Amino acid sequence: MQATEAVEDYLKVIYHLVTEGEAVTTSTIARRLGVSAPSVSAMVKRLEAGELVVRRGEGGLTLTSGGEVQALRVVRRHRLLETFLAEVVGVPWDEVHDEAEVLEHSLSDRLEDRIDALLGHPAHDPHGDPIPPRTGPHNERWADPLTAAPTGSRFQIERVSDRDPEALRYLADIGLRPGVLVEVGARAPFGGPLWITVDGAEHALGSQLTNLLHGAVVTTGTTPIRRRRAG
Amino acid sequence: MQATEAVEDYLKVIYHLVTEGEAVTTSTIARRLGVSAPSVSAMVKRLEAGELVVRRGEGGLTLTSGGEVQALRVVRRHRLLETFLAEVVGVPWDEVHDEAEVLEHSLSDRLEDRIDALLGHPAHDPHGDPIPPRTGPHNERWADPLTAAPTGSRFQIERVSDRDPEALRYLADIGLRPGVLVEVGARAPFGGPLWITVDGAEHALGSQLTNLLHGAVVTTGTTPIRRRRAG
DNA sequence: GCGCCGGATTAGACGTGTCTAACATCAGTG
DNA sequence: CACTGATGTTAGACACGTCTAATCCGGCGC
Repeated sequence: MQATEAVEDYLKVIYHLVTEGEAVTTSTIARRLGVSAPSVSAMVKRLEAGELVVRRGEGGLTLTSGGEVQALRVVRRHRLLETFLAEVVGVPWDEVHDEAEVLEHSLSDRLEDRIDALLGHPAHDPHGDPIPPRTGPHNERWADPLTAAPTGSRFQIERVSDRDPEALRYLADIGLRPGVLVEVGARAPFGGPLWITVDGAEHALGSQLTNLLHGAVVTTGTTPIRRRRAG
Repeated sequence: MQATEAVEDYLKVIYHLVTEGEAVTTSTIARRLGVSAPSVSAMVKRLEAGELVVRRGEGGLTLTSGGEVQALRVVRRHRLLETFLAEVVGVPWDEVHDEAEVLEHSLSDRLEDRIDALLGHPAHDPHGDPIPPRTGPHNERWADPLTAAPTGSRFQIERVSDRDPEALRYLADIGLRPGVLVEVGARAPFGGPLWITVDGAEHALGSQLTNLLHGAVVTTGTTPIRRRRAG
């Protein structure tokens, strides 16, 4: 099956839904891609014919191994481009996602490899998302959300979801980036904000923001671990 | 009119044909783009409806001012990308054209400006082709072909056509790049090769190669002028 | 049980961009 | 003058990707 831009976009969205544990249905795909439900129906039929996805009762769709390979290729190009744009071109944190979104479809294998080498084969993009290897297994693990951290604990941020540029700008402003350590304070009741301390400053984060932050509770005394590049 | 990739490609080819002094006809466009003549007929009809080209008896088509603006935007992105890929990413001379060819359609204005600034607003791409400004007038002057230089003269190369990667590799190997000075030797008769001396070494160039080289005869005694960036 | 509601699909249409086959036109040449 | 060859157009088809409108279906409230 021909890997057009649309096909790549669908596979990528399906991959993300799967790894985020969301239902992979016509409506969730349509919502993510901003297209109508019938468009998704039609495309899914094509993807099934091309043996890139299969129906798996209830939960909805799954990628075949062939489909996953293609999805990972797109995810890899996207995250490599984000890293490249941020580190080499100096594109701000909150802009790299949108730029990579369009460039990812036009990146040749040759240029992909060159950028990968230039960056020293990075393992994570600027938001902390792992960059799949060109071939071989990939572990797309989502760390725990900040909301799961108990009051009084220390929490190290690993990933910051990259979808909302405005939120990203705010988070960057107050110093919330991958690798940063925060102290988890009180949680206001009835869906109220979560108080955290970062860099000695206190902030109240609404659920719209806390949902974007993933990481792990740090057992006391450990020095913050800075993320490093892969070998 | 919607500036799709296809539309951008057609406008770019028409622009190049015009500036190279070639006829802008259905068949020349078809040949350049590698599509059939009826495809060109159909697209030209759409471009006319969108007021991007007009028919101008005999010579064929011309770009309207609106069409030229769009064409120059594509040419600018292409040449900026070539420069960026060569200087920043380290892509070899003969590969930048093909890579830029696909990326040029996905480069946002924002990223274009950022790359332009990062490069210091370059005036020429690695092949010596002038980079159009984002707005305002642009002079796409083609210097004289090497074939026009008289035997015994010294010729400074300004532009090397970028279309043939194999030829580019060979030319780079023997040191023929923009800015380089060559001595024009004897011309073998009946379409035979042209002898030139560059870096003290003599080479016989067939017409396939001499057609790619453009520049100017240098009046004696002048030191070679290195191309520099614009202000 | 009936009706409603949300999700999914089918039906039908459209725009884009391409193709091949057939036809038209025009220049030159025997 | 009629044939040939190049060039260009029209006609008709197809693939892709999208849309809206209509239908279908399964669960739930009354």
